Amino acid sequence: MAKFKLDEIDHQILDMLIENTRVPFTDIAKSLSISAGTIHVRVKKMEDAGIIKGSSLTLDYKKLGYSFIAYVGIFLQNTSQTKFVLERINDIPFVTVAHITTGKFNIFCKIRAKNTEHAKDIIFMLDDIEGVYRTETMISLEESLNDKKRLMHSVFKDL
Amino acid sequence: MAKFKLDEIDHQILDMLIENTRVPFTDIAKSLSISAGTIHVRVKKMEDAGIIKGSSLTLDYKKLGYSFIAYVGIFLQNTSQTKFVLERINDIPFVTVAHITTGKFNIFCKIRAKNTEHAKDIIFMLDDIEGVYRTETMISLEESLNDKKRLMHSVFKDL
DNA sequence: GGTGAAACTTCTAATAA
DNA sequence: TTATTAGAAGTTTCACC
Repeated sequence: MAKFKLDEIDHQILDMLIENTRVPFTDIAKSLSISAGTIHVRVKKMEDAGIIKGSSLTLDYKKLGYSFIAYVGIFLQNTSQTKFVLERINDIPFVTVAHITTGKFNIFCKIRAKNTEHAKDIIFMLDDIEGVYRTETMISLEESLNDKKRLMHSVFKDL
Repeated sequence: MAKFKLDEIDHQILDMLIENTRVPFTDIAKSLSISAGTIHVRVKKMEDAGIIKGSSLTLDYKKLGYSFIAYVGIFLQNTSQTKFVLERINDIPFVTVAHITTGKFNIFCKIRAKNTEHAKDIIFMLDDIEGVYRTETMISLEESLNDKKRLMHSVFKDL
């Protein structure tokens, strides 16, 4: 995978868009003392290069009634079942991320649920997948960081 | 935390915005056969209620040179150190999310690094935090889901 | 609540530098 | 690569359903 070179202006454009994707290009332009047309061209270039894959809303899940987060480690009976199990996991709503991992677990995923009852249902669904030997759950008591802030302060600055 | 009631129109507006935050309100309006003004009012209401906390770009980290993802479980010498350690973790760039968890680990975090060398540096930093007894790393070989898609298909539909 | 149209702001693509 | 500009497009407000 090719590494794309961004200059300082690109970084600053990304910083502003990461903060708020609907910020007018004219605001970015003013802030960087270049024209809005240039912002447009640069953003388009980053989109075309695939650096910017898209945009999404940040929602308050607690307010939406989903305040339960847990990580579930999955042990398989046999690693050859990884792909199959992963596909089944993909079918389960509320599993928000899944990884094939080295180390203790074969598969590792994050779930977001309404409450413990709801989480139990989800975990039982995971347990019931053919090929899953057992699972191990870690309940999040508090989430303390988020990707968004990190993006600006670290990911881009030294590329 | 109050649970906010969204109707079907709100859900559909969110679905479209989650897919692409810069989709014109006029497009949403056409698609739902209501006026753009109404879209505007409803989005504003959801913003004011805090349901919509913000928006962010989805970037291709691999293209940016950050293709390494790992989860690190942290064992503390004493749980009373949780807050202190969490604060130190917050200072470490490339740790993208951290949770206080029940179960095996006291703290659980996700890191995003350039490569294994870089990841090693980050993990050593975590190990060096005062109060950290030891860490356990799970390297992601493949990330197979993402929050974004999940949001639409599951989180909202039954609220 | 929602609408539709007016007033205002922003985007975009082409041209020029 | 960047700036300018003008027409197209989108947003916001508001009087009225």
